[in-house]
Amino acid sequence: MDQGPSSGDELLRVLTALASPHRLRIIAALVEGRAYVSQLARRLRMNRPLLYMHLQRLEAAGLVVGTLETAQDGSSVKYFEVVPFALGLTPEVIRTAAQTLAWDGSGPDGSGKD
Amino acid sequence: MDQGPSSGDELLRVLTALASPHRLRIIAALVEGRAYVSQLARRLRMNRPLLYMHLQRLEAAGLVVGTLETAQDGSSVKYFEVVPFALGLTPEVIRTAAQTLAWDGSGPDGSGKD
DNA sequence: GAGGGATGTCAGTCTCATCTGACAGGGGGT
DNA sequence: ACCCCCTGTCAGATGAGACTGACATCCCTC
Repeated sequence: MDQGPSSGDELLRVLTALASPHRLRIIAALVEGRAYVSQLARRLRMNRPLLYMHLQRLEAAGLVVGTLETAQDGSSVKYFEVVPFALGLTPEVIRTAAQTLAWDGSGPDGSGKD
Repeated sequence: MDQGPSSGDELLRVLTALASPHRLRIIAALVEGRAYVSQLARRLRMNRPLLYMHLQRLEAAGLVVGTLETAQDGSSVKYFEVVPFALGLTPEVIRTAAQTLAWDGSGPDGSGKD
């Protein structure tokens, strides 16, 4: 349970991952307990490939983890659960993180008075 | 300085407002001190109408405030500054917020075993 | 073998946020 | 009058993400 992402890019990844009503609902559902994809798709009434994509996005941000388990009957089931996180978000945190943001700005800069 | 948004919709608004590299850089720049639109556009090397849109988005989320001031020479200048905020983000917070999320789900539901 | 349930992936469509250039004002200084 | 700097808003092009249906694959049960 880390207090915050290291680089600005990672913070951005977490924020974009959370900035979606679907993904918020997914996390909320997973807090109640772990579930596998098809099960969760039925529970949340959403398309399975769509849910799959959202889960991948959340996992890429490190907010959830999925483990492919082989049940006793041999069938493969992928369980997802929430990774406990605590993100403190303040202007100062953002200011610090913004210094390590991938920036597509063209030329090297530093001049210009304003 | 409230600890968190009241409704899930407001949390979503804040998250979508922050989920943008440009807007993160804008906040980071405003933490250093207040600035007006054109000035900030030059400083961040971005299109002024574009910056204007981002600022509106941030203001709608309550993260920055803009005050249209009339300088001594009579010219109108709109200064923006950061609203101090402290957003604590945990799975539990999301779970609570998700209960008050605008939901476009069609029919009234509650049945279905899984 | 037929059927059901699960994962993983794909091409294609579509909506929406982003981004740009340009315009219409307002005000001040030379 | 002209030029400069500011705000506010617009239509249109662009692009990324969201979303869907369908397919291949595996395993188990009947």
